[in-house]
Amino acid sequence: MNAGSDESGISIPNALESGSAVDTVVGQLRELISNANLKVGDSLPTERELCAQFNASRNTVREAMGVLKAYGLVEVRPKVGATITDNRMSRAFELFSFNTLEISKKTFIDVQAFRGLIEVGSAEQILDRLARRDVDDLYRINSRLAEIEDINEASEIDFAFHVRLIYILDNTAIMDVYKVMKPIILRIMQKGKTRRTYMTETYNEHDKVIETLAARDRLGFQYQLRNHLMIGTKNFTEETEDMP
Amino acid sequence: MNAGSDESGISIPNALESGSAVDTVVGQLRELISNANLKVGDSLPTERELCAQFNASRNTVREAMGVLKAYGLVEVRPKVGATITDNRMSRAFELFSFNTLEISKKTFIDVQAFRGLIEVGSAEQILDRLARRDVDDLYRINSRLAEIEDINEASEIDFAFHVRLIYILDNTAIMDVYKVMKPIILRIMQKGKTRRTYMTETYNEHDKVIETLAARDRLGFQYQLRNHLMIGTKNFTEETEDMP
DNA sequence: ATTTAGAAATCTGGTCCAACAAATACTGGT
DNA sequence: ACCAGTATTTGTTGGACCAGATTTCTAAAT
Repeated sequence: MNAGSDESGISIPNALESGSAVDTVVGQLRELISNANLKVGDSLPTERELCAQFNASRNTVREAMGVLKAYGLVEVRPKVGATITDNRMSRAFELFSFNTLEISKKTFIDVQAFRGLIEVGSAEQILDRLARRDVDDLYRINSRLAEIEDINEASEIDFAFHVRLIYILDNTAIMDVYKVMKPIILRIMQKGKTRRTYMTETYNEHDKVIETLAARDRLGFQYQLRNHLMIGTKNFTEETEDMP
Repeated sequence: MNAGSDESGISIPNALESGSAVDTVVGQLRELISNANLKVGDSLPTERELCAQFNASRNTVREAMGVLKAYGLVEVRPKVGATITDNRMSRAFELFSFNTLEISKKTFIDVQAFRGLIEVGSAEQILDRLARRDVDDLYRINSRLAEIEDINEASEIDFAFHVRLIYILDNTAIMDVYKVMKPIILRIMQKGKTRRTYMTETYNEHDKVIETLAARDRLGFQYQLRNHLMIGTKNFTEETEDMP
């Protein structure tokens, strides 16, 4: 009982608004999911049904479905069909576990600059809200850096440290952004570091940050934190070509 | 069988280790990128060359290429072919681009604080990079605020103004974040404003921001911009009755 | 007659092929 | 150096077949 979208002469050539046909089908699929209010676990129409519904070739529908699959929005089992899922978070992580392509230098610099703006720039508000519990937590998190096993664990702890710092701001928008950027930041943290680097240098840098924080030394805090972020940049630029 | 007229012998059914054929091609593409040490900007072989190289159909290669495209690892333009890129961060943000529910007071404050950290906090870098063209563009964008028709158009222009400001930083990470937050920021901008408010107050505030910018008056710029963002907060608290 | 095990028909996604359209790079002539 | 035509490449379509899952039907057993 498809709604009256039968062939009533509506032979709009597939160039609607977006560029390619598969892009439009991707949009139509998202719209379909949204309009039909499909929840996780629900089934999508078969590919051939979608072909008729969207007036597109099966190859186009398949490529569009592949995009949604890559986005972690649908899951398709052979001979059974496609169902709605939500693996976007894990897909976001997979994007950066692609060891085929390193983080580009510009991405690295941009993200570190962004973190600097947030973390260093909010020093005043952090000091305003700082409580004893915050300092304790930071010390506790950082202490775990001394007993790490592998580099992945280390970067997780490093990330947790900075998130705990930002957490003081009680700003949901910033926390959400960090949540999304987590896989990128993790990769960036590992850049040019070894397990030993984490256990010594990173640990000490964090320690100095906490010390200045506990002393409510705003300028010192900003200096130590900025320095901490810059050191990562130095690690990166050492192994790549310079740009003009 | 297919055009196996070339060197036969190796009749390995293309199911090597991964499940589907397109998955294996995705893996082969990753391997190719890794082995050839392809960097951002380099070109990939044409689709038909990849077909021959991987002994796969063009459809399969296209679907595999679509996956890499969805992952933000390659960018393909008609006739020119596929080139390596690194838009993974952008894609990661795109995954979470929906769900614009009602703006609560805390959301408002958080987002405005976030914008303050970015825009006000980056004043130094903005002044470092500032060019005449930037000032001209900002004036031109703001002038459109004087001839708006409805409030949606006004908020779009308002947003464009701030994006143009941030654009000076040439920071992809920040631009991506703004892109994702755009629907929320638009709603925040409209909060407590009328068409007339935009044409007078907002216009004048923007004007002052540009003036201080053109005069390279960093403190004045920061003051005007911070003030501009804060005024929105006042508008919000006046008209809202909170919901539990 | 009811139940149920097995066989057949039908669907569905996965892969491939051939062809055409659109867009642009390349080539040759002036 | 410029212009036009050719050729190559991606984008899109339609069709075909396969292998496995699902459903339906048949027939044997209770």
